Amino acid sequence: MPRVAAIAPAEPDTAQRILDVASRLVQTRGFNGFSYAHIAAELGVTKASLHYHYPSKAELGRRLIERYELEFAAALERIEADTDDAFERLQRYVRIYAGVLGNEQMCLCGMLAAEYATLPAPMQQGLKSFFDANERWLAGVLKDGVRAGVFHFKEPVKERAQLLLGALEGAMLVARSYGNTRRFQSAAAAALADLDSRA
Amino acid sequence: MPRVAAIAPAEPDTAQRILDVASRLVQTRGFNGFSYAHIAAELGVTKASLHYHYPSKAELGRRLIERYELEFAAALERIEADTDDAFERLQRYVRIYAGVLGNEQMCLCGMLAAEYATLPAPMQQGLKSFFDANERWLAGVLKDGVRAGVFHFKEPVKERAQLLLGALEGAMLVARSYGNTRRFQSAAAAALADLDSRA
DNA sequence: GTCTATAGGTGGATAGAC
DNA sequence: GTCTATCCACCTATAGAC
Repeated sequence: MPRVAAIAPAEPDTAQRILDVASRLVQTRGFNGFSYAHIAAELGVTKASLHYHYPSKAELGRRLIERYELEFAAALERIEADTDDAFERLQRYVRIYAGVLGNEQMCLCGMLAAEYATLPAPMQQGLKSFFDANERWLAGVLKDGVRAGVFHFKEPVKERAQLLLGALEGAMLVARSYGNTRRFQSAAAAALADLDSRA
Repeated sequence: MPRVAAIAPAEPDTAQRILDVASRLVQTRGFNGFSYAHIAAELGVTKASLHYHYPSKAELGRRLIERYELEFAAALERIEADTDDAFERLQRYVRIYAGVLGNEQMCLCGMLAAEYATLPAPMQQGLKSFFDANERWLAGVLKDGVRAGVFHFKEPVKERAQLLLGALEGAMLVARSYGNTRRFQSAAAAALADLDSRA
């Protein structure tokens, strides 16, 4: 018999399900807006059980960021595998954000950025690592687009990448307060249109 | 004798100083990241005393937003009084944000937008009122700029105003995590440059 | 791995003296 | 208006049985 679940993928283990619920709670209520009790109630286990998997809330938070960054990196690799077109890559990138917002959630790291001053140091580091990775990826796509002649802007690629990242995070932040995904969509579309050299 | 402080402006009264400290705490730590105990310690009074002025935290929060929106409106009126130039008005608008960020703070309402799901209804309403007012003001300036021929963009003025508002909030949010005001400045400058019809 | 039980602290909020 | 004293709910975290 195989040592891993054979046919149907097994239920995700407890440690994973804890992260799933915790992530959703952070992305809706913030790190200071949820507790072990919330997670426990939702999973039908006790708080003590959660501490077995994640001894402290700081550790749980660190693991949340870690996983989120890995998932994001995987999504970015899929985009690169799917299309070579720089503009299309950005559209796909925007769609990741739109998907999160569609679930009435905020980007995990955008949310945590608001609470930055209250976070333990490892989480603060993780945040910057996430933003750095996104900025690098965006800068790469922008650079390709400029070389291909589909993008045109004056400032350095790095600065445009920072503007784009911030604009998407901010558009999410505000749009979520209105429960209005289209508000995000139109802002994102306009931000991408600003890159177009045919303007 | 005058009924109000005559020469030197009197110390702001307790109710005001509470709002001052609370505002700074919210803008650094978030609404769920501070407590009456924090304010009390800083002002050298007891928690009970704070409850005399603001019976509940929900009421305190509501008043914070109310005051913030009024202060913002006053600042916008000053801008309009100082210059007729649309581009200069936007630069001044950006400077308001930069000033907040320079104190290592986030826009009060941008911060609260992250915690939106956990806020009492009156605060949620206040948030939208703030964003609406900013969007209207920006839309007005953009419209003037388009008419004067200094701005040029494809999408409706309202959408561009939303993009601009979100981009500034998001740029603040991210830049604060890096403790880097210049990061905000360059993003804001690029966002304004995108409006320039001489591009 | 999950439970019961509990520790030790902090949260927002109130009563009543001064 | 500000204080002391207190309430009770909730928080993170741990010990120890199963």
